[in-house]
Amino acid sequence: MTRAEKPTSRHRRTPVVSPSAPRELPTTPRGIRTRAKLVDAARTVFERDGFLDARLIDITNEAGISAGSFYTYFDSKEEIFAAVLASVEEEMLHPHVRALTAGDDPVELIRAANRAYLESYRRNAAFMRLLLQVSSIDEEFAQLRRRRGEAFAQRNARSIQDLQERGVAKAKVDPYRAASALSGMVGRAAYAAFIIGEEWDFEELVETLTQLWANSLLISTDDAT
Amino acid sequence: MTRAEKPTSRHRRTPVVSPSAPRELPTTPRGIRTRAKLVDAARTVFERDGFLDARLIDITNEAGISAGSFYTYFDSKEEIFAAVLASVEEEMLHPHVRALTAGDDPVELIRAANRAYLESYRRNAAFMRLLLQVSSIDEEFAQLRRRRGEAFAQRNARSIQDLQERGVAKAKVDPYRAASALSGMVGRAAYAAFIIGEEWDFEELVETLTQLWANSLLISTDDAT
Amino acid sequence: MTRAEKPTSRHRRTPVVSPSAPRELPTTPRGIRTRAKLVDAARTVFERDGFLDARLIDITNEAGISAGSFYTYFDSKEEIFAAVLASVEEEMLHPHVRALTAGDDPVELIRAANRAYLESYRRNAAFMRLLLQVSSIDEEFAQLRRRRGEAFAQRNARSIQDLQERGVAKAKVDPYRAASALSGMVGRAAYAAFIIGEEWDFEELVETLTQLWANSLLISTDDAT
Amino acid sequence: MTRAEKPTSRHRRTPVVSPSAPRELPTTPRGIRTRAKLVDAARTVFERDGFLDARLIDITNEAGISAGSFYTYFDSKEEIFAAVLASVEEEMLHPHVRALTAGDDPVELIRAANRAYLESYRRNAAFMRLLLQVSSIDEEFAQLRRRRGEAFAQRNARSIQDLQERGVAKAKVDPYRAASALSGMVGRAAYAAFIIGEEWDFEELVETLTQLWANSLLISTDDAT
DNA sequence: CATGAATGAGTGTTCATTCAT
DNA sequence: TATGAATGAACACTCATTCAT
Repeated sequence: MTRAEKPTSRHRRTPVVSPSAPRELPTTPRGIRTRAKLVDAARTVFERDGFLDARLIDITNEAGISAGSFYTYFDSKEEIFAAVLASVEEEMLHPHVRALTAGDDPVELIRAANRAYLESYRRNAAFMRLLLQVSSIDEEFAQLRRRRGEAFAQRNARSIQDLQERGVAKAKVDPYRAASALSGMVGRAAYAAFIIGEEWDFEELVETLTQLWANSLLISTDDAT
Repeated sequence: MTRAEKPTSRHRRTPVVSPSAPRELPTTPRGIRTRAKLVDAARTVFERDGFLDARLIDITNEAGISAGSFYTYFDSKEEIFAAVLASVEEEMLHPHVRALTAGDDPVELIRAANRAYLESYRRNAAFMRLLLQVSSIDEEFAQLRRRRGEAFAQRNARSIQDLQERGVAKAKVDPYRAASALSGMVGRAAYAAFIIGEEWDFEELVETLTQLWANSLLISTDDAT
Repeated sequence: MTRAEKPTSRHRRTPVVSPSAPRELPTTPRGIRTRAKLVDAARTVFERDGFLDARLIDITNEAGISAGSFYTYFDSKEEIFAAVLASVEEEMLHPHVRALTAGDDPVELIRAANRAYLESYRRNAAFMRLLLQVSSIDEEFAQLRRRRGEAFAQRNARSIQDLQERGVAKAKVDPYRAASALSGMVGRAAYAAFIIGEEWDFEELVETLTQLWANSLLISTDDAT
Repeated sequence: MTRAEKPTSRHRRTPVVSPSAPRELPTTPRGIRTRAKLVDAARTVFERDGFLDARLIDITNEAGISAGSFYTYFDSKEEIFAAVLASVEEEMLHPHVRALTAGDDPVELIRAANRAYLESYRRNAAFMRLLLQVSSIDEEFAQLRRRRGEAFAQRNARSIQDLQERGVAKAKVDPYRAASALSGMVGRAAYAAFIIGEEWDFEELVETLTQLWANSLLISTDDAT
């Protein structure tokens, strides 16, 4: 069911930043089912209307349950958004961590990582836009995003350090700093391509980012120029 | 003179993505003064409270005028935000376009550009955070941001193409694509450093980005590694 | 950036029923001119937008004068409406009181009176609608309308009485009561035809009303059936 | 319950001339009860204060419910007025269509019809004044009124035609036109007597209108003069 | 007399949240 | 657990009216 008119004014109540005590999950099968319906509905509505324009009643309608029942499972819009976030993360991580086929070719490794990231971003573009919006609105989620970005950069930093130590990457940059900047480059490019709508051919996007990434670390390969 | 529009329907309306016909500026000295007070106050309040939490009455209080007077100059929060944006742009562009002192050294040019960008971002971090928030909320401002980003990338693209043609940059990347990605890298890094609060030493930030940028284009310099 | 149309709401002030002390007219030529411009503009705007939707600023804009100047001449919307009413009455009465050409034929007299009334109504339909609206809103004008109707009925009553005394009208009705009812019939028919938009051929309207009027008084004429 | 203070100004929203899709009625007993309370309260307040001066909060106070609950049942003042109108119509039509006792006497039939109409009007004078006001303000209700008037005239037209065909009414007028005009006469007289406050004895009103009506159709009766 | 910026009282409307059933 | 009617705080917005220039 689509809403007839979107409200224009975005009033927002500063969330009473409770230290997010995650509420215990329901135990009865019926309760589990209802909660799941709510989370699914919330994702649908959030992605369609944005966090601000989504009303709780839209979510309960979409879920096919009554308005009051919402509070049996969640205390606020923020809380159900966190639940959506958790469920999306499972989905984003689980099935697509296919073994990167590359052997030892470092550029191929970078390419595979970039492609995996970009594919995942593209697949979940609606949610990524939403996450961005919520992060710009809610400090709690912004911090979450920051921590996640740091963890990601940490992983990439190890990879870069490894290439440097093996003499494959000759650039004398701090591996953590470089990882942070390059990861940001890829993230921003994904944002530009899949959310802002800049025109990019997907393969060209992968190649450009991979080449810039490899070059910036001065990885010597015959074909990398 | 006929009344412009006959209201035909009620309820709140989705904001029109109209060709934003900016309302004519006031002509009398008093009007000019009041409008300026409003724009200043709006920037203060927006930066302090965020776009969403800012109430018009906060703005008019800050400006020291009555609530109703707001509508003499603006029709909505979005409209006064646009005015703030315009005034910030003047401020951001005008006084800081210092002649880049670098001579011919391409790396030095890149460094100077990055430094100028980052300094401006840091100086206006509160506003940049605000702009980001508004862009994630209001499609119109998102488009504005996109167009601006493209213009910026366009400029950088010409610079890259020049370096490629002169044989200074050896990377065989599409100059527009590379410019877009690298500009995004710098922008995202600024966001991480000045808004998200990632810990960066300013000079290290400039150096890291400059080096990655130069390397990625395979600009040969003795010290660029 | 501009919001779509806002619902227009109007204020209506319960008129502080001052016994309409008519303010003295301006004396300077300039003042006389300005006042006249205002009255003209008010009629235009009132007829176009209705009394309620007409804003004082619409009237002053239409007149090409500033908002504040309104109060040099009038104290309220009601007061300027009264001025419009007065000016319309002059116009309605003056030029069209053509000598009724009929000789002694009573039916012809009735027909001429009805035709004159209906023509005047048709010519001023927009204003009549307005007057009706204002009467339904403002008790003071409703009373005005009542008094005027009674005066009109009084005149017709004398005419009916005359016909009865001369034996031309045989109906034994109270002349004042009959005049009131029959005048009402003509007024209501004019309303239906020229305001509500019932389809009537003008001549047929005149004839129908005249015949019903004459018959109802049992005026014997050869052709009146 | 009386309002403590007369507000000085009110808001009015230009109504949507929409195909008035009536919102579905509540299903639960509680909902039905609350809606009925609102409609009753609205009638009370509208008749007391007029449509324009009635504030939604006056209605909800009168109904003894909270301001927000209004919107569970209606979207606007116009919409609840339509509901009041519907409920009044039921009341006006249902219980008072007493079998007209007259036998064959055509004048007696006309008298009975007029009396029924006038009694109903007098009984609901407050509401009729209100309906008139709303019609002069809201085009949608004006159209409604027009359609209703035409239906009424249609019925009377058949009656007149019947009298003409039977040779009882000798006037050679178009039955529909005559019905329209004569119905208007009665309606206007009711307005004058019960709303404007013209002094009429009720029986005299019935008799005058009946006699004029009968005469105008040239219905021959011994006592009709 | 004219100007037009400034004022501020006043109400409709939304929607998260509660609670009786 | 589920329901959905009821609540009420909160804010934007209008425009008649004033008044300093």
